Amino acid sequence: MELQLVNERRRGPYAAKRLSEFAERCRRGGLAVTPQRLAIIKVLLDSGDHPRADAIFAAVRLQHPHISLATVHRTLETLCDIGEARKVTLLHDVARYDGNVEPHHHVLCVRCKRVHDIEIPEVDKLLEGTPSLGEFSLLRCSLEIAALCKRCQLAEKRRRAQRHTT
Amino acid sequence: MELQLVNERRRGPYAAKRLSEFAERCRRGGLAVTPQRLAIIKVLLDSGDHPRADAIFAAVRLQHPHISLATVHRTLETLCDIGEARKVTLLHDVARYDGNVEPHHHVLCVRCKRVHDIEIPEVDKLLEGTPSLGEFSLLRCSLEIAALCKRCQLAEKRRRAQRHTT
DNA sequence: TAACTAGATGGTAATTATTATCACCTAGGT
DNA sequence: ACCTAGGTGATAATAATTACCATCTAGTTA
Repeated sequence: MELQLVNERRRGPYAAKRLSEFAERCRRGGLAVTPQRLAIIKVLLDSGDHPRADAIFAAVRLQHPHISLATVHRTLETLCDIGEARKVTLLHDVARYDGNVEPHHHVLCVRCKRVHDIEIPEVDKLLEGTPSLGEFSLLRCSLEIAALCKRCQLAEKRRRAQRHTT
Repeated sequence: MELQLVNERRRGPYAAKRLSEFAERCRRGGLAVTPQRLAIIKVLLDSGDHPRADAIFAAVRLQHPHISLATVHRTLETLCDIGEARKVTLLHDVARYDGNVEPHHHVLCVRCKRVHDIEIPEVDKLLEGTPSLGEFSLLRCSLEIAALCKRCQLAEKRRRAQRHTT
């Protein structure tokens, strides 16, 4: 089992490549390429620390003193929609609790956010023999599986059909 | 690779067992066994839906009309501290973004919440050949490894030493 | 069993992240 | 050089969580 921290040095070239393709990808996604969006993706690609919206806002402000915090929130959301960014967790909006304290994992519907427990014994064994990694002492782990539940799949289908008739 | 949803029927006996040990465990953790705490753990153990604090509040209110929402929040936090409950994700408090859209995973310090990317090729392969599970169509997955970073370990040690001298 | 006290609770105010709204602006097509 | 769908800025509104503090009580001690 190989666990290894992602090498920081690799980010430079990766960011450069992503940035060079960004305009093209925006257009493909039907999005305008605005200076604000460019500034935001640039800051995000340069960050290795999984920043929050307010940190990105602060960094972008240095170059674009007039940018609004709302724009930063909206843009980050948009970037996730077109696959140019991701959230560290999809369940960031409210605390959700689980009475089951046995090792287990979660499937969650990306739309309605329903969560279901799931067992994956292999993953539970993942940390065995790896007490630490770099500066981190590992404690436990939990896999978050993004999914679409049947109900939301149907709702989406219906919505799409609707759009075609009108 | 076995993936399987946790069977709902198993919850009954599990909840009963946990509840019967609850008072004992509270005392071991130095906590008073209050009617509010009992009511909250009971609701949580009976829930299969990973409830939010407000849902637990609503359910508990049916039996304890005077309980406060603040108590529910505090108690859930406390239950997590003594290991009687867990959060579905430790990163629920703010949205955190990641410019790296390649499949990868995250180690995070449970105290300072710093996050670092990590690669685990085995986990990336986990969903291959399992397009769906029960009512969920699986999309992607991400492992969250809870850890303690060196800085926070030291801070904790210092704090403990402090406590012994005073 | 009665009295004591550290810790728990209820009620509410404060804080903080995020979303909604809307008038104005601009990217990208014509 | 226009036109317009969509983007932005400013600010208000919403919602989750935490802070605060007076009051209460679980669990210990006499």
